[in-house]
Amino acid sequence: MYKETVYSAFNLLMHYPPPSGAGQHPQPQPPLNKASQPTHSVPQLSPLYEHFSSPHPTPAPADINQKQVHRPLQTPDLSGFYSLTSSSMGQLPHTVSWFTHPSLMLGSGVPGHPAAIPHPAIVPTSAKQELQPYDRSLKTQAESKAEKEAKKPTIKKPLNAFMLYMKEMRAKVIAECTLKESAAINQILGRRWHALSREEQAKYYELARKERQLHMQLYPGWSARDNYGKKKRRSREKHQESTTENNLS
DNA sequence: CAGCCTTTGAAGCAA
DNA sequence: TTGCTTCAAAGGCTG
Repeated sequence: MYKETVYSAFNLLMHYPPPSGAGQHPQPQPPLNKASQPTHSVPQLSPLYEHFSSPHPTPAPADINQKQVHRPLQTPDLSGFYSLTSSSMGQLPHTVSWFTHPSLMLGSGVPGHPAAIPHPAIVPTSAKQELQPYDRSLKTQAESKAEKEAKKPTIKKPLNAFMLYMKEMRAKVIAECTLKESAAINQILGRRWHALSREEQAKYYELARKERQLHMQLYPGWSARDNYGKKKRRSREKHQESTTENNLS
């Protein structure tokens, strides 16, 4: 079932090649040395940026055999970044520009801020339940638990570069492919992400970096571990089984 | 109706 | 330091 969907999605992908600019840099992105990844506590240029400040960056020998990942690329001139993201990106149907992305909207959720409106990144853990009709007579233990959790809102992780790209391009891909299944859409987006030019990807890496910085400022004590275990997930064994199956197929 | 699927990247954590 | 795990988004699908 899923394979069929994915297969049709792949065919559609072939019909709808990546946007202009994509494919002009077919060479794989330099592998990312995990140790050189930027951290939350690096407000200045990260080592990644130093890496790409070189006109012709080459991966360190130790990187060669590592899992292939994409290294963020440095935007040559960041002075034009904001106009780029706020104008050209803002023209897209589903924009996630610095100014419009929900988790980046300033003036809310900031402690002591006059607006005193919860930050969009703060999501009640029982949002779905709150949307449903509320019947006090049917108030259950689960509901009171949900209420307690609602009072203790979850601060979501900041979106990474690919997540920002997905959010922006999803609607476009859905319109082109007339697909709705996110799994299939995400596969297409993953391929398109690989086909993006370095400059295009750099936009999103920079955007993600800015988002992490703002997230740090808004929630200084927040850690990704705060959300660990909040999602019930399949067992580890099951996950390994499926990944093994995927590798075999 | 909770969890899975599917993607990449960031971060946490155990060894 | 390395390698694995979890979670970010999204919406159809499944048990």
